[in-house]
Amino acid sequence: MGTVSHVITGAVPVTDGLRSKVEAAIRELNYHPNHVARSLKTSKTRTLGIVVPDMTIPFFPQVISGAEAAARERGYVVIAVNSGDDGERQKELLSLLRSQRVEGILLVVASAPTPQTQISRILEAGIPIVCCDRVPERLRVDSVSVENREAGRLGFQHLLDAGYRRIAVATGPLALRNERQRLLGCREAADEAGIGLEPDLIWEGNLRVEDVTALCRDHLARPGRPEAILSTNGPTALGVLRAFRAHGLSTPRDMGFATFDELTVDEIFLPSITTIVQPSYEIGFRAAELLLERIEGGSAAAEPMMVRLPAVLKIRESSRPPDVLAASLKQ
Amino acid sequence: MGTVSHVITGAVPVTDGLRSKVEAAIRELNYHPNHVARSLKTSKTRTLGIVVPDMTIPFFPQVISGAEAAARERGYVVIAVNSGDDGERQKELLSLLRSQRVEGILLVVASAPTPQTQISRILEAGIPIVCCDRVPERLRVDSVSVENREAGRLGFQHLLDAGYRRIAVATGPLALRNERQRLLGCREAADEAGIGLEPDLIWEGNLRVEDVTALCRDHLARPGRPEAILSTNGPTALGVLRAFRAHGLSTPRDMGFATFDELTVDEIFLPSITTIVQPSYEIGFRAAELLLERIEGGSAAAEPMMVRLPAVLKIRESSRPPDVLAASLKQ
DNA sequence: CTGTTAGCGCCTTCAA
DNA sequence: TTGAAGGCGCTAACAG
Repeated sequence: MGTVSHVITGAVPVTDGLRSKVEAAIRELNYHPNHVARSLKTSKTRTLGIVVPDMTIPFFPQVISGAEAAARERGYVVIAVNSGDDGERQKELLSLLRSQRVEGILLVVASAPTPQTQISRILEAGIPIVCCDRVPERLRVDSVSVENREAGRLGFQHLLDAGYRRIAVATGPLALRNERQRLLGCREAADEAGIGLEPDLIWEGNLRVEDVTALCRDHLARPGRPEAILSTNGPTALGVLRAFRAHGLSTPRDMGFATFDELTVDEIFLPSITTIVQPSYEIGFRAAELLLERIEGGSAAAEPMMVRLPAVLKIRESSRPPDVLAASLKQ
Repeated sequence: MGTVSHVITGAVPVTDGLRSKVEAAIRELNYHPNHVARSLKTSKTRTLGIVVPDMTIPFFPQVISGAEAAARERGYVVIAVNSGDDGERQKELLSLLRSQRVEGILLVVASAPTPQTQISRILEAGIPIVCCDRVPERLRVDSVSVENREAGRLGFQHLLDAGYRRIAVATGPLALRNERQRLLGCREAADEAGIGLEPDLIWEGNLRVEDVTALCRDHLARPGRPEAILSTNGPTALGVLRAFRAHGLSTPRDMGFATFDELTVDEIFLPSITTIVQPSYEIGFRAAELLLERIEGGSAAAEPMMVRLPAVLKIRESSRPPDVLAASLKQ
């Protein structure tokens, strides 16, 4: 009966009497409209896909939550999947999402370089993509991320201002543009301060806490320890802190420290940790909004939007100026 | 052409020549089979839904990851959604998932009591549900969770063994059976030790870190501070630790401490925190396996399965025996 | 082994 | 304002 459809979609007026009769029947029969059939007919699934490398890294659930909120406002659902930061798996998932007929995709690319065609083919098929957080190189695609270079500079400058001079940067894989940009910001700040950034103060790791721990233990065992360390992401921060622990070092007593990304416990950590906070929720929110605009506005055209949000520096104890520290120790 | 279908599904044999021709065409046209149409025809979506209260609580992404892994092994996808721990929203989401024709649902119920009918109606409609982590009362439904009472007892007993006597339990909302069970375990251990668990040592909070912080600050400001605190979940632990900080207390120097759930930083936290670790990934994995069994085995019948996994105690510094501590201070 | 065909449940004309 | 009918893309059953 077409009338039922009219009642449900509300697109065509129906008499009150009939409507309430239909509604009663719906409750009675415990009826749930079949979105599958509807989608087949309308070719609208009102579903967005989001692919993230690893949902157990706290940054990503926040992005997802933001995207979910924006999607919900417009009646869309988000389906979240993990690529495990693996290029092959990512390819499968994108294909899967296409098959599921999601109307748009939020993508945090895997660390392994994503072939351009993988993304551009989807775009050509008319499915909009917005890249979040990690923006692939040399590809005209909408993106939302933090202002990475500025954020790197902000963090490094803060350590400089606190009085540290020999500052190491513990970074994630430099295959990621994000990480390179952050490092670039650090370098700029270092150059401006006239101290430069020596190669042996750039500690490049991956995103596995264990590996980073080992890496930093090595570095810390060598002569010429830095006075402070800036970590450019959350997992790396955990690695650095574990390495501190392994060496019996504590921050800021023995070494200054600051990091990108909240560790969920920064405030209670003793001493609390200075953090460059990315607006993760908002990245997801804005990205989904942009995606929905592309979907509903049908504006696949135009220039790609490149939204860049500022990071915020939360100064806590781990970056306390070393001289202040020394003074307070003397007391 | 039906033959294309044969090639894709592999259900009907096709000559090699034809097959490769079809495959070539698929690549050529950048063709992606429409799962929506397939689902409509077969009434199989190969999709599971999972509803969690809040994906930004680290416990849940781990459960989701486990479920995803199990699902993937059998060619299913998981779509994850947040209820915000809100009963109304949960109802909407369940309805949504039904409309999406997921083949089964993993559910972590919201704190507000979930009406039995909400769940039983779905079951009656032939859509299996497995409850994870939080098991609703008085409802015959499959469930996978940790052995809560045992885990509570384990933690409390550990603090007793360490030599603490006056031990407070900081719990989540006792409306959750989980929390009651954990508390019950604590009480049993306390009773066996002949000290009982006084009402003023039961600090019932909610799952919002800020609120718990305030609650614990209050309690800690009163006379008769406990010698140790056991927290029964992750967010609560953060609240307790913040309250410690607010009072300038440190653990275990001033007070012993142990908690359910890893805080992602337990090992690096100084001092490191004794934790009752739930097998979160495995909870998700086992739950999805069970769900898939129900789906594929069609065994909606039979008794509900109640899988209970053991928690593991990771003893770290925050629960160091007070006398050992005192001794080491004297040195 | 291959090609044809009839729906899956819904929404959208279109005619009544 | 209401009801009837066609077809979305696919698969399963069947005929060739």
